[in-house]
Amino acid sequence: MPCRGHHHHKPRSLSELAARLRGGAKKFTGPRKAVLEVLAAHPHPMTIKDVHSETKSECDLATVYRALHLLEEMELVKRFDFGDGIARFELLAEGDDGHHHHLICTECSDIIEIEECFTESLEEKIAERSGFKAVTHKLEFFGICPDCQKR
Amino acid sequence: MPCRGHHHHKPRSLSELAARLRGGAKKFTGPRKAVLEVLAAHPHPMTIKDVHSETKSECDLATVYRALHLLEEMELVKRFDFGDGIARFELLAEGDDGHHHHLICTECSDIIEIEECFTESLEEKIAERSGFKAVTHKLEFFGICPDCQKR
DNA sequence: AAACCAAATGCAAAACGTTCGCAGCGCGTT
DNA sequence: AACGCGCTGCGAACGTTTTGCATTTGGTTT
Repeated sequence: MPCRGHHHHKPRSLSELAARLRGGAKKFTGPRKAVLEVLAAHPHPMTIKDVHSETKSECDLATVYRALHLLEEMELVKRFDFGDGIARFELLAEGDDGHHHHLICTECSDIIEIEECFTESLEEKIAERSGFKAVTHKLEFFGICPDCQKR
Repeated sequence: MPCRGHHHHKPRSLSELAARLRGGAKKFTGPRKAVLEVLAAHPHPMTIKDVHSETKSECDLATVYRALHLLEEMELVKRFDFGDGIARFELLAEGDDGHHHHLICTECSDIIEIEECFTESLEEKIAERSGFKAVTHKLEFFGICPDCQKR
């Protein structure tokens, strides 16, 4: 599988995540621990529903929403949008801004990470031509994975 | 390889759109006419709510949803997703597959169309490496427009 | 032109992901 | 151990989108 991920970044330990929260005057609670553990165990963007059920529903769904919202603000997780109206989250490694893209199978939702970002220099060009500032982008790829092609 | 902007494509007339519908065993009804007229009058992706209010609410909101869904299936309109959970639709011109991208102001939602598609050759590369087939992509740019920078 | 039928509409209700208000619980501190 | 604020769970509400169903309407046939 050509998913190489971003292993140039060191993943954060749970205790470091706890320290990060406490450093931000936030509490390291049971639900937040559960959410972080689930995210740490999954290398790909997860839906909130999946995070919730992976915690064995130890905590409320609304709490998972709030936890992920907080973690996003603290830049410990990154939100991805695959265009289906369902938010997905990935735990960020140390020093990773989370800017990367995915290749998603439209049949089975299998996800492969794409490490290159091809459009960085283009942001400058677009900013220059349009007069826009702080230009960013969202880019995701879609296709049919080898397994689904056989079916 | 940059893709051609869509203003090189001839826009469809209402009567041609009517013929297209009828050719697909679909009816050219009042609501569908209203929706098509609204879309034809706006060069940028429109939310369903906006389409609905521009028709002066002559037809039901649910009907606008159904009309746009049908038109999307018939490839007469294209759906865009700006990551805010609200679908946007653009009328396609003749021979236009609608593949292009946008630069969206995160403050005022002003939209600029980007004509080049920078990632076409990359789809091939990605398909080759991953074994995926029928690889497409979604790409949108975000930034702050000149007007909003002044505020 | 009238009748016909499937397709399309309006309306209301529901489904969906997500957010919020609030009473009470628990983490980190004193 | 006790305190206080932040956090949680629960239910209700939100906004977008979908759906069920009785009624209407477009396109076709008599």
